Amino acid sequence: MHAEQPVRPGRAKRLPRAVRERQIMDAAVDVFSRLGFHAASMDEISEVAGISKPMLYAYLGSKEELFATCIRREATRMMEAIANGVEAEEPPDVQLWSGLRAFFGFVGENRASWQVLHRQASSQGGPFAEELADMRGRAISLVAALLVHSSDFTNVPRAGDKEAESLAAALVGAGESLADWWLDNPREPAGVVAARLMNLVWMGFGDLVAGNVWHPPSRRATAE
Amino acid sequence: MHAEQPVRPGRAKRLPRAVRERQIMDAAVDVFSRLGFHAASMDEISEVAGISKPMLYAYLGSKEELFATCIRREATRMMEAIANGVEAEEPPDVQLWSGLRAFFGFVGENRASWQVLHRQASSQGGPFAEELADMRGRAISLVAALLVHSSDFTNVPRAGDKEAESLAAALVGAGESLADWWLDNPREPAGVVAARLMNLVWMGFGDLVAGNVWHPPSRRATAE
DNA sequence: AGGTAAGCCTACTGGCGAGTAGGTAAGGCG
DNA sequence: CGCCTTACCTACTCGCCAGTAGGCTTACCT
Repeated sequence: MHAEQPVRPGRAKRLPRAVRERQIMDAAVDVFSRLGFHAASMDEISEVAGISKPMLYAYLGSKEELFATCIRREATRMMEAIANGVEAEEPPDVQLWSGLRAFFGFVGENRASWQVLHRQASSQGGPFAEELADMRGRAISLVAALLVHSSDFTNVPRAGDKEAESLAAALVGAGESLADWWLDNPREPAGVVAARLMNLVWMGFGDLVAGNVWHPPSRRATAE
Repeated sequence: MHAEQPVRPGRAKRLPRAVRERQIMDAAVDVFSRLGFHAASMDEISEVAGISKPMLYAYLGSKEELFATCIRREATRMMEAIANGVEAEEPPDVQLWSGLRAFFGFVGENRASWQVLHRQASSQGGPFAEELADMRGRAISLVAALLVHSSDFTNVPRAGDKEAESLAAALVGAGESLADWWLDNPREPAGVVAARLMNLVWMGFGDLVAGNVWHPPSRRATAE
């Protein structure tokens, strides 16, 4: 026995700052997502990260700063993932479809990120709610813009700003809620869940009950 | 000067237990909704309730028990409000419409309750999430049953259980999210917000973009 | 009136966890 | 090969808050 366990209780290997910061962030997202902001302790985060507490403070500042940084990072990753999935040239329904697929794809592959973003951040009264509400607001605005743009294509009288924004809020909420539901029922692939929401918000129950469904126009994206 | 301030810093007026319990619950819902579970302190709750801390423990047990009791009470109130608004005889769209109106009506008049239910409970890892998830699950099941029932009316192949449940989850989430949005933009009456969601989920964006809207069938309910 | 029980209080403890002081090793560079 | 900077640690302090011990007071009942 060489006593060669990779987990040294004593001292951690020496690493450049940037790498350590990444590790810490990953650990923080993990712990925050499992326990929530308050229940998570800096001690546990440092342990998961494989370093000691003072390093946290040296590198990422206070607990609140750390949490806010986590939110910013994960939210940015998600927004980018969605933006990359959507092309502005497409017609409205296809844009919506692409966005939904990108969204559920991201959530499926980044559950911890999603937990931090959605469940934790929105419920803490601190400066995080602000941070998160900001991101969420941007998402809503984006969807709202898409809606307004869509109605410009057609003969609709006008889609008021507030009206579009509230519809976008409803849509974003539906996505969030369905994502949560999906995490509790992870049997189905992302594409199926996305298609379901697409049908709900594009066709509506009225059509669904009547047996009409929406299909993606081309044959280039079906399931995960 | 009679030193006759109604707020006695010393001793509270003697009251029967049932009444005090109500006061305490009201105070607890208020404080929890403003600060969240962790940030809320038993000291503050007792202060708002106008009594001293040991009374809390004597009457409502630990902090967790108190919170769970709050959730149960408020969730029950809301479920009843909605159930009272819906009649099983009506066609599906009218049932949905009545439910939405009742829901937004409740939220508008019970903001604190809503905050406790939605924002706080869902994010704490304790036994509350369970409590709340239970209520939420019942709401989702209810909507899902309505959906399945609706599709039975028609020629639809079949609405799978999981399918209906996921759609219901999306709908409930849309309602929650729109309610949150409404609290931040409280200009509009409940009926308008409810009608907007009704149009989204019944008609779908596809129809809305094309200018088709849904109207309540009779003239007996329009705005708050 | 006097007893008694229910309602109420002040004033503590005990633990947990954020944040820090001050010291040790390891890689780089002359 | 020694020196210094940077990475890293152990071992504390300190405040906050859930929960409690033990005593006072007011209403009702006989």
